[in-house]
Amino acid sequence: MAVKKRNTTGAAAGRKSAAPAADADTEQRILDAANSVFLRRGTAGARMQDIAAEAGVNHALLHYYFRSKERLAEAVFRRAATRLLPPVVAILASDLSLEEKVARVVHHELDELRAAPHLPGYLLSELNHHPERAGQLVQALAGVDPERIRPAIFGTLAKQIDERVKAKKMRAIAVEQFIVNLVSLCIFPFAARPMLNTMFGWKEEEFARFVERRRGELPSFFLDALRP
Amino acid sequence: MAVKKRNTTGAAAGRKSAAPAADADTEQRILDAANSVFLRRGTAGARMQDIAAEAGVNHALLHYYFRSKERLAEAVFRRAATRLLPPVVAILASDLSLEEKVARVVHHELDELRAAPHLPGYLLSELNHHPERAGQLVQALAGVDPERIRPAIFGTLAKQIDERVKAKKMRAIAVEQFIVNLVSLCIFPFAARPMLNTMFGWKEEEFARFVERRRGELPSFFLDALRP
DNA sequence: GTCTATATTTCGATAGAC
DNA sequence: GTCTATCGAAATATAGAC
Repeated sequence: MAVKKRNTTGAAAGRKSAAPAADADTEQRILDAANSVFLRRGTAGARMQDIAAEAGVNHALLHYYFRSKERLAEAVFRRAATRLLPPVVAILASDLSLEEKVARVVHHELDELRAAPHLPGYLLSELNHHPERAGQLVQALAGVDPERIRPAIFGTLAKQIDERVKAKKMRAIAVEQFIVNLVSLCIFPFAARPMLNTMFGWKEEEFARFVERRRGELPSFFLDALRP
Repeated sequence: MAVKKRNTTGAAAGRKSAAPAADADTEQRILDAANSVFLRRGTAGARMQDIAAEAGVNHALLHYYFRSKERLAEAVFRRAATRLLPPVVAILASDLSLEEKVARVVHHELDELRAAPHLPGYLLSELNHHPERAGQLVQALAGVDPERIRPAIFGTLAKQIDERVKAKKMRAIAVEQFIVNLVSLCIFPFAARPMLNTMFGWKEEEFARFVERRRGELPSFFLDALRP
């Protein structure tokens, strides 16, 4: 079934010049527009017409390049899923020191999120509505490094934590709790941005200042949170 | 425009017995069903038909009681918005000790969220898609205690934090960062539940154990996170 | 108040000319 | 590859009988 008109993943095979006034590659423009609209409105709330408008193309073209809304949504989700977690896992599984790992995770996440503030809200929302898609997160994770991750996380990282706990006479903590705490402190403020702006009566500028300050304070706050 | 058929907020004025086999109040059953469906599927993804089915009534009745999907969605959002943040603000603005405040917030949130795991995902999602609705959060907050909150938070709570910081020679921290950290650590794991289950290969039971352990460890983790 | 039947709208998807 | 025109399938909403 499904006479595939075109390959979604691969770009056009032999495209030369042609396209009258299409400054950028059309497929890419559509994908970018889709990314923007889906992230802002969510998959169910997004309209193909809006995506077409934002891409500056006729909405029939969306179906020409990506067969259906469903497939377009998958493409966007895949792209989004690879941006937040996999880098964190990669850093935590590396052979850096614990302090360096934490610092890098914080800085990387806060940079990424400042550039794409809707990302966490979108991801969390999609995963809540369609838990099936969580599988694609695993695939994205696997892309980091096949089967060396689990031992690196539950072995090396766990050991680093234990060592710090002993050295500083802190309270013991499980790796899972450690990771969840770290990720929570980075991501949640962005997912809850509209809520915080309301709660504290902030404008966007004040939220930005809040994040800037946070970038400096979070690593030490987090690292020192483990003592009796 | 808009011949209002019925008052959404107030229940039926003089309803006696009548309804043949309607065990519970119909309007309430609809609202409960709407709550369930909207929280699971999101506002845009929810279907009126599904809500009617779950409430065990004809879908025409949804429009009889609540004029439109939009209004029903607002009612659900209002209810949801009052469950997470206002209690936290109330606790933080009370005259308890700092330690007691933290302990109560953690326990209250984790209890509430264990009972309604979809709540954070729904709220964050809606607020990201419709930032206008954030206003209703403020109204919900105001319900806690009119205009005594801001001084209580930025005065009393700030002082408590400073005192602890001095007494234990910790690093200084702003009230806003303190609150965001606390709320992040409580709420995020639930918003990210499908993600965590995937990342760690958990089933629901293991997530529950994770939360149970967290309930015990979080207060001290958090309180001890402020030292040089 | 509750149902059946139907109207109305919106939106995804396709056919076919250029 | 891109457009115009249109189809067809939901999904929301209403009319009217009971």
